[in-house]
Amino acid sequence: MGSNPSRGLLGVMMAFETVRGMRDLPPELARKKQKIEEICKQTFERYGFEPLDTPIVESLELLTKKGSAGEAIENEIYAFEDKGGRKLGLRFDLTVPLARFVASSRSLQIPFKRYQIGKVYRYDRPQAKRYREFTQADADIIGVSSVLAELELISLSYDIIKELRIEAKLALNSRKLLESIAIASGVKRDQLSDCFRIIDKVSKVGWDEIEKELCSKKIRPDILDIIKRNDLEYAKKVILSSEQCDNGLERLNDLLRYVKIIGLSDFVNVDLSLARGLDYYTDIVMEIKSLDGTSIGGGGRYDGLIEKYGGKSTYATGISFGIDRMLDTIFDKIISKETMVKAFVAVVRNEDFDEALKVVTKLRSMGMNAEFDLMHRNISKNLEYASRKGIPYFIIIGPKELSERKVKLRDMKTGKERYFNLSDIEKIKETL
RNA sequence: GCUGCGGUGGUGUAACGGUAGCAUACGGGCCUGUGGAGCCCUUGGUUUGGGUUCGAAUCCCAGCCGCGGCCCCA
Repeated sequence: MGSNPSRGLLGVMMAFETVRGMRDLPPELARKKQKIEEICKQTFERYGFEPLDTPIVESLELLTKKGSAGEAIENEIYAFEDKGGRKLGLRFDLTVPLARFVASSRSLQIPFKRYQIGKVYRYDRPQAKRYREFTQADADIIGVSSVLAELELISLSYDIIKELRIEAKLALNSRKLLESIAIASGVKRDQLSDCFRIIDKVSKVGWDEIEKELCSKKIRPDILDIIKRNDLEYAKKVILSSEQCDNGLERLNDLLRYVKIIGLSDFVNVDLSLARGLDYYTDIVMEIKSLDGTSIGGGGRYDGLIEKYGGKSTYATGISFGIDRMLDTIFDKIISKETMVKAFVAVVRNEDFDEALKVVTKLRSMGMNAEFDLMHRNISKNLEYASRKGIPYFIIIGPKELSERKVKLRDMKTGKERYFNLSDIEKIKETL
C-alpha cells in the first residue's frame, strides 16, 4: 500500500495508512495509554512537580547544538524548512526544550520541579517497540546539586511502576565513577565515549563480545574486570590507587544510603555497566528495565546542559518514562475492558423514544457517562451491544414501566433489576 | 543510513504456475421485552508497480510497509 493513497485495478481509491513508524491507537489501547499518563501525572503532582508545556517544533539549531544530545541523535531528527526558510525540527526528547526554557528564564524559583508529558519524534528504523513518534513522561529537578533530587526521581519511579503493576527494577550508576574507573584502568580520555557505548551493551551481547569490540577499537579491556565485579568497594580501591579525585563514588553512596532509608533497596540495583547514550549526562544515571529486559524509562544528571543553551551554570537532573513502552509491556495487565460509559438507555417501543432522550440527558447532567440507542435497534440487540462493550448498567423504558411512570435499571453483571420513578432519576446515580 | 527475513478480507489462516477458500469479527435478519448463544444472509482480500507466461497469490525486479540485526534509544 504505501503511505499515499494508491489506486487499485478499477481506479478505486485505497485507504490511507499511517506514515512509517507511527501508529493509531484503537480505543482499547488509547484508554490504557491515557490511564498510564494519568498515573504519571498524578504521581508527579504528588511530589510537587508543576506542568510545563512547550512546542513540538523547535529550531534545528537548538536540537543539534553540539555537546548536548550527541551526534548520533542528529541523524534521527525530523528536520524540515518552513515557508520562511527557517530550519526547524521536531523535538526528540523533553529535556532539551526544558533546558531552553530554563536557560531563557530570568526569574525561576529554585528548585524548579517540572513535569511534561508529550509526544517526541525520532527518525530511526521502526521495529517492534520502536516508533518514530512516541510519548514520554518527564520529571526534572532544576537547581539542586544534592542527590536528594535523584532520590525524589527514584521514589516517584517506584510509585509509578508499582501502580502500573509492572515488574521492573531501576539500575543506577555514576558516569563520573565510570569515568574514574576507565581512566584508572588505562582508557584514554578521547576513548571514553566509545568505551561507554560499548560497555552499555553488555546485557545484550555479553562480556566476550564487548571485550572483542573494545579491542577492535584499541581500548584497553582491563576496565571490564572491575565492572564485572559490580562491587563499589572494589571499585573504590582501584580508584584510590590512581589519582582520580572527583569520582562520583561518594555521591552514589549517599544516594544509596537515602534509598535504603525510604525502603527501596530492593527496587534499586547498582549496575556499573550502565552508561546511557545521550552525551549530556554528567553524573548519576539511571534506567528502569522491565523483567523482560526492555527499557521503559531512564534519566540522570545533566549539570552542563543549560549553560550550553545560554543560561547560567545550573544543576539539573531528571527522568523520563516511555509511555508507549509501558503500554506495550502492560498490554493486558490493566484491565480496562469496561468503557467509561456507565449506563445505556433503551426503549422497548420506538414511540417511547422521547422518554429515553429525557432520561439520558438527565443522567448526563448529573455527570454520569451515559449512552442511548442511536439506531432504533431492538432491546435484544441493545443488550448485546451494551454487554459486549462492558457497560455495567442498562436502563429499560417500556410500556409496562411507563404505565407506572417508572424505568427499570438492570445490573448487567448480576442481572438484578430495580425500578426508579421517572421523577427521581437522580437516585439512580446515588445507588450505583 | 546499512543489512537479513517477511507481506492473502479488519484479524487469524488455506490454495502443485490453472475457479482465491475457511474461521472469526463487523453489518443485517429470525428467536415478536432481557444480553455475550444458535440458525440464515450480505459486505469485504492476494502490499503497489513493472516483467516472465496461454495463464501469477505462487517465479523475477523495484518500491512500500512490517519484523530482526547494525546504529541508537523510550
